[in-house]
Amino acid sequence: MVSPDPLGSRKLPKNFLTPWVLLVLKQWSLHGYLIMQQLNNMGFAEVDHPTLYRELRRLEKEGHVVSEWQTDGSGPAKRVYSITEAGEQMLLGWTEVVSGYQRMIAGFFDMYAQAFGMSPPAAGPDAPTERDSTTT
Amino acid sequence: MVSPDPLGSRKLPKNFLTPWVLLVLKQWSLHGYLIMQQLNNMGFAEVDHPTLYRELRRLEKEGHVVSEWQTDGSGPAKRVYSITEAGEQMLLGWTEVVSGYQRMIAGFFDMYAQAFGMSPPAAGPDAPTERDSTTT
DNA sequence: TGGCCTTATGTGTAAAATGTACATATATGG
DNA sequence: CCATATATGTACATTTTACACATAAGGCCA
Repeated sequence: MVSPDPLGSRKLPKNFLTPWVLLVLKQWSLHGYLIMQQLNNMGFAEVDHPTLYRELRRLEKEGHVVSEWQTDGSGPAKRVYSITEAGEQMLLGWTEVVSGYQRMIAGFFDMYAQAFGMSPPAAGPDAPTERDSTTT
Repeated sequence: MVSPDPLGSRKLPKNFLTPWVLLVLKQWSLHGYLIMQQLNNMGFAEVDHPTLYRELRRLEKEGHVVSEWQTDGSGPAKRVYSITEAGEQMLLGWTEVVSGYQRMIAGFFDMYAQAFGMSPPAAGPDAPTERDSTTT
């Protein structure tokens, strides 16, 4: 059994939110509170709202999204965000980056399978010291 | 055509290095310079060495790796790192986390396929505003 | 009406992580 | 002797995040 939290609160990578936010806004125009709920549905368990709201304002400052206040509904006023042309271009760029993450993760699991039971690969670095060497 | 760098130098997520470092050290005992080369082989194109060396010293401070100086070879002295039992436990925990990343990325591409050409999903947030509404 | 909860958006500030520039030392080759 | 590759490190500024706190509207209920 793995101990409950072996990572010491260093879990979520950073700069990981932006492509998901852009993708959500590619599909719907939403305000921050609903964006956060949607992100939770997509696996972001603990997005704290200041981080999300600041990210949204940064994206707007960069011109990748725009917002307008929606006051007609019930409850407090909502700032509804929509993606811009520039934001859709950015989403395309991020998609390539996320694809790179995907390849890196696939490589991780390939190496993981090798490390746990299979022979070391021939294409390792220059003559690395094998850890399971029996020549003590 | 996507512009050369639409992301504005905000590409690599943070906290992304640790599981790869642990996995490399699970397989070989290496010094930092070779670890960096191995990471480059695995798709980490731009790991700068201060970040890696700091990460290694942090892991050692945490007890997840140990190091010893190797002075017998040629060239400058090398600090060779090896993973510890605690480090292998941490690697197991990180593996679950990376698996979570993998799921999130798979969800990203699922949604990406939906956003680019297919109907919006029924399981979206509470009555979101559709972006392609024709009721202008 | 007064209090409490949910929704909804924000600020302030400290901590964490990274990137750039700089510094140091060994060996090899010209 | 100087340049280069190897190898490790420090110093500092920037970026990014996390935590605590603040504000406001509306619904519910006693």
